[in-house]
Order: sequence, then structure tokens, then C-alpha cells
Amino acid sequence: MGRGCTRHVHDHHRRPRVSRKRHWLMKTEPDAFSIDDLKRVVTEPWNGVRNYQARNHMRQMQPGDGVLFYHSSCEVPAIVGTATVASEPYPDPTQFDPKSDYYDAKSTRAEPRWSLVDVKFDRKLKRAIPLEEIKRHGDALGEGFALTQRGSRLSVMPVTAAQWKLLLSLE
DNA sequence: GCCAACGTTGGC
DNA sequence: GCCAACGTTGGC
Repeated sequence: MGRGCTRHVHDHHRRPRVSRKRHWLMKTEPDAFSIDDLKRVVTEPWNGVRNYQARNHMRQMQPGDGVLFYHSSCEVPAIVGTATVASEPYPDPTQFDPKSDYYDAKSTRAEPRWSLVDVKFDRKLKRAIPLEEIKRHGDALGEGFALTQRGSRLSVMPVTAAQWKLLLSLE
């Protein structure tokens, strides 16, 4: 993909230059990478996502989008902070690294299979909002919300403006 | 293209 | 640590 490519080739991958901020929720296991880790490093490439639905969501992200930072597989699964999308989506470099746990032999540099964005620390919530509490607002959040959907394991999901507002109002 | 087997996620 | 639910793989 060279600089010579005409612009219109790529235009359909982008949303309009001026478009509304979107919202997302991203899960992480705090033992592996927590909100405190993000606070310390400030910006983190969100590598290692190997699920197509989650990947597709990341491919729709753009700088400035809001992220609810969620701790999973831990004592109290909860939303613990907010972050900001800090880059356009780009190929996850770990997919090309044979030494990486996330190496994907079937991915090529010409057609990378996995994408990521950089995620930037925004703030820790004054208190964590536990999944158990979030579930009590299931009706208001709607049945389509993957976090509270039975059996859903989606690690990157869209959040509507209304859901964002509601969830943060619980803080 | 079906589907059994397997691996993973993640709440509990 | 258990296990339900889900996604992926690969034989046929």
C-alpha cells in the first residue's frame, strides 16, 4: 500500500471527518492488564484481540471515542474507569511475531487479519461499578447489550450514548 | 456445508 | 476450580 494510492480508494473505510464521538466497552483481565497499569503507561496498544466481532468493532473506532474500561475474570467484575481511543485502527503487530502468544501464521502483512487501536487512560471511577449492579439495570440498558447478555463473551462492544450516560451515572 | 471435538471466556 | 456458552477447527 503505497503513498501513490489515490485517496478515494480508502475513503470508504473512513467515516466522515466530522462525526459524532462513539462509545465502547473493552474488557481486560486485571491480572494481565488493569486500569492501574493503563494509568501508569498512559497509552497502550490494545493487542491480542483474536475474535472477529471484537476486531470489527475496533475497526470502527476513531480517535476521541470513549471507552468504558471493564475488569473481567476477577473477584468483582466491574467497570473501573474510562479511556479514550487514541489512534486510528491499525494492524496488530503481534500477529506477525512468531514469538508472540498472539502470533497468527495465517495472517499476512499484505492482508493483516487482526487490528487494534491505542487506548489512552482517562480516569478511574470514584468507585467501581460491579457487573452485579449493572445487571439490575438490564431493562434500561436493553436486551442487545452484550455485557449483560447471557453467555456473551464479547470483549469489545459498542455502547450507546444512553447506555454510557446511564452506566456512568451509577458512579 | 455439517457437526463433533476441542479450546477459550468469564461468571460464579 | 467448575462449567455453561460460545467460537473455531477439521474430518467427512
